[in-house]
Amino acid sequence: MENPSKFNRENFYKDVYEVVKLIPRGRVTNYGAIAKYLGTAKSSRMVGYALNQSFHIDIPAHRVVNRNGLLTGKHHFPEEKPMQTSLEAEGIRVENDQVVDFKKLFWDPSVELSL
DNA sequence: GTATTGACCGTAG
DNA sequence: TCTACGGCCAATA
Repeated sequence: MENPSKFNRENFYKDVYEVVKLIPRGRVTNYGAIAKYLGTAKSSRMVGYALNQSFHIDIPAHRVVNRNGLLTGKHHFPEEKPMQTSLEAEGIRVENDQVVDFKKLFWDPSVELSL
């Protein structure tokens, strides 16, 4: 009852990973959407922070980009598997570290999972 | 316990 | 249209 409006940090991280893993192949989302879905839209930075720890976990973090569709976190990915390569492997076109038709490929958990 | 940083987002000039 | 600044939360030093 201490946190009625938002989840505990442990659940927060876990939920972030869950949502990221729920992202359909060939789709992408942004930090704000996930944060909003978790109820912490204002803490969208925390989503990125959680994902920073997620690179050591088995989740398609490469499907998560910023609101500009820019692969801001690609520098945090291992050089052997760049973010762009992973995205292109799923049919997502990436140009200049930016997702093409990001607006069309955008996947909002607060909407898709809310149906 | 305080200060700084961070895979961000939104608004204002 | 582009640039600059603030906010908000958590982790790390």
